[in-house]
Amino acid sequence: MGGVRTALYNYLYAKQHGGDFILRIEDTDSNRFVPGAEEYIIEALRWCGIYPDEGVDAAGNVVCSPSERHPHAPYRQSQRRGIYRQYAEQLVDSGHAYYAFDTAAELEEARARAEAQGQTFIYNHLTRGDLRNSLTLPRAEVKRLLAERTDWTVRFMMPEDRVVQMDDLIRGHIEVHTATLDDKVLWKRADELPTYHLANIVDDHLMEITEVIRGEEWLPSLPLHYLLYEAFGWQDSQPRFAHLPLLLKPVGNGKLSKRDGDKLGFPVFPLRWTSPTGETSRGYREDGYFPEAFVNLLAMLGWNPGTEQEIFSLDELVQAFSLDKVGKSGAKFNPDKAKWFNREYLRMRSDKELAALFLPILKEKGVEADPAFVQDVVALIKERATFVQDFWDIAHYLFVAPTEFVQKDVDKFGKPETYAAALEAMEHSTADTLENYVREHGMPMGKVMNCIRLGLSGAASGLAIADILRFIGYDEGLRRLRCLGSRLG
RNA sequence: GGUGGGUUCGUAUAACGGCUAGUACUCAAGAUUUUCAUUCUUGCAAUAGGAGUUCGAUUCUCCUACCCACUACCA
Repeated sequence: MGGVRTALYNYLYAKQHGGDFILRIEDTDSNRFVPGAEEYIIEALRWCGIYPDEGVDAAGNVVCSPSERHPHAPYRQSQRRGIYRQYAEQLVDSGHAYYAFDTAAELEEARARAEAQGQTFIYNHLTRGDLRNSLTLPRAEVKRLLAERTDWTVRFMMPEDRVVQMDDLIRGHIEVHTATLDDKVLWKRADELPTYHLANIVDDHLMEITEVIRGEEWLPSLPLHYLLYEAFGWQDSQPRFAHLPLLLKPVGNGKLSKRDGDKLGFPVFPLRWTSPTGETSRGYREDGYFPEAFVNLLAMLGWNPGTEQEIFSLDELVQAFSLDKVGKSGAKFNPDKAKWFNREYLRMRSDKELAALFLPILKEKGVEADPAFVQDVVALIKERATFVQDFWDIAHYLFVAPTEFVQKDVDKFGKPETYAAALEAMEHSTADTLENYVREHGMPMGKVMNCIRLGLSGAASGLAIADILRFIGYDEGLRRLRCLGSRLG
């Protein structure tokens, strides 16, 4: 959900300003590659109606060769490997970065040592002079290690004493002192890939990105990114940044996680997701949400139009969206409100559309129904439903006779004298005269009618009896009531 | 621990430094409905705490508290 919202805000911003929305796959961590994840992202965006202008075409294919429509291809960072090394080396040459030869084990040891003394190990201006890197080793040794070993990295040389002045489109001016920052790894020889920081800056520059709208978790690395633009001499074309508030779990504190969804009964994925280990997580699509409702509720999580309008189409969102109406604090997700959005969208759908969606469900239940009949049913029940899937629960007895009767209702309305009155009323009336008959013969209206409803639908609560009879026919109604009678003995 | 960010009803949010702090969801009550749901009406409910600036602070400044993120050869 969080990822989709970020993509949505980027899309809205881009479209509003006549820009392009580019989908770039940031897969620079070979250890964390998840098969199917990329296809999933593309499909999820497509379901939401978000089509990238670049990166992938409308069919979801990732374009790998530069073309007029995809001038910045390829769009997978794993396929841009060759691009990054020169930029990393450029930073070393200009004195903004250095080669580091410390092994993972050595660094771990350093961390453990520091922790034993109640301190935190940080690779920075205080420690880099004591570690194995191109700043401390003789030039010849560096040359040898570079050639012989395959596990070195390029680290950014964080300035010791500077205050980085930054501006965020949502949060305003921010200042950070560089002494509190560390020498981040920019490039890894082991897999010939950059880390996010380098890849992001280089690609945003190459792809002519003008605005970066991302999650708040990136705010702490914004100083590094500013410094990288500066080191490359790209300050003039540096994009503007906006850091979005996080999506929080509905109860308690902390980020929204899929665990919360499972526990509280709502999806946290746009589409059903099956992880490589076989775990599946439910999705909004499969739960029956309309994509328009999903997009709408996501848009309202952290942003507001400044008016009291709550229902927005994607096009309306493009018009109305504004970064300065995006809030600064984390937004707790409210599952009830999510359902409300879907209810609103369900009501906006025409009876014909809803009938078309209900028909396959009926078929699954073994019911072959006339589309016109189904459409009439939908017209009657749509106000009672949140999802199309609810239709069957609400109106199954308009299609098939009940086989079960709610025991609690049978106890309450299935007494012999009540049933006798109900049967008499049905036998001596028509759909139009039933109510009058009950009244004129002094029968207890509530009891008798509920007994009839119990016979017709299997429960004492539900649709109006007149409506049920209109759909199933009076004779069928009488038959069902007698069927209930035989059950009662 | 350090750095950064944040804090208005339970939740999402509104309010040029100025009406009785508004709206939606949830919840409760009532009306309608022979039942349930819908619908309508009404109601409950908030500026984290403390200083300061000001005629006046939800709004600006500082302090405290709490929450979150980051602190990886992850993004």
